[in-house]
Amino acid sequence: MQGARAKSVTARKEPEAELQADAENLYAALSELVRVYQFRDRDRICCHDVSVTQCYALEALVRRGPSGLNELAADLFLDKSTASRVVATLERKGYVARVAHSEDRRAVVLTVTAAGKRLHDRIRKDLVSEERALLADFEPEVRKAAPKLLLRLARAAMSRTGRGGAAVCCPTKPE
Amino acid sequence: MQGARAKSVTARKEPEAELQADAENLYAALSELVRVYQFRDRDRICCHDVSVTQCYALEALVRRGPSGLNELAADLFLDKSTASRVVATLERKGYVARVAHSEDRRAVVLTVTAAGKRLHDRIRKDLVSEERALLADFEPEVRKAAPKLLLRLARAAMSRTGRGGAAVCCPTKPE
DNA sequence: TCCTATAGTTGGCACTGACAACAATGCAGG
DNA sequence: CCTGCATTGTTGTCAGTGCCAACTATAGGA
Repeated sequence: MQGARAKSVTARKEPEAELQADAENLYAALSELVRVYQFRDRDRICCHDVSVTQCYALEALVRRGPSGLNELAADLFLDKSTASRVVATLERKGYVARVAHSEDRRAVVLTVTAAGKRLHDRIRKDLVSEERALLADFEPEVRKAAPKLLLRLARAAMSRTGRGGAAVCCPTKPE
Repeated sequence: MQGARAKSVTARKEPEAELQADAENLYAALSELVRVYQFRDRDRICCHDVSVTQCYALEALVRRGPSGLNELAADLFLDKSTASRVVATLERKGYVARVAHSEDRRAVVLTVTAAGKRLHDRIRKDLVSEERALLADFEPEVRKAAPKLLLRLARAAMSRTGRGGAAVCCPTKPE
């Protein structure tokens, strides 16, 4: 599966080298994309009274429905303390409500308020229309295929890095 | 461009509605992908002694060669003050050098040190091998096509949101 | 020379994100 | 019942991000 490098056959394209080249291209493209979108998000979300992280949290709560803090933190790949503070800010701004859990008195139940839902919808509409304008230049087949591919990449990455692999850090020794 | 919703013809698929659906799918997929990759980056870069932003800056300097601070800031879509501080940290850690510009005494020239280059290569190798493992499950055509598509999306987004469009904020009124 | 533009730095603020310590419960076992 | 351990969230602390605004120093033109 992973041997055969070194001398190499050189004549025909070796699948190994091909895969490596593809991986490098993918790396470059993904870096670019993520960086551009991070910026775009900062830019387009901030002016709606919430930060990017806050918006992610809001989106997650809308998507998930009422949730506990730990669930939310896991969904966002954040430490629970960070999640707690993000929620605190959203609560202060009136977009999320924290109510005590009826059975487990340790737990809280996070819900999106009406204002929160409105904000979420507004931001979503905004970003979707952005994509829409962008897609207008794309061929219909590509427009259809793009989301599938992106999701597949995201899923693959998630199952490797995310909860799946577990052991996360330092495949290469740090200095 | 944006009318015709409500009653709609229903019979044949209208291109407008199709485009809208595609845009929504793309939005969802991109959100997911960006979120997962942000997390993965936090996770895989942090253990190399630099933060994600610092790593982006290092990568940009390697890519660009010696640059001024404003150039770097623009490349990273950051305010120059932020860039200045990021560079300060990288300098403290010994990965970047700030030297005075020979002709313009206001300017600095940022260069990557040998240690910085080594760190960059190590991180890059790490992330590329991550992509590689991930790509192993993909069909060869998809592996080839993915980077092209991602880059195209990134470019499109950049030219709209980025320097191109300029006017950035609030297409929808804030609350 | 004086005025304006440009390159960077610094102060200040709010927020992010991680880790550690902690309070308040829940949930057994004895 | 009571003790010990696990779990849910919150808070303290620290480093870093990111923006705006103010500032210094220099460049460059009128």
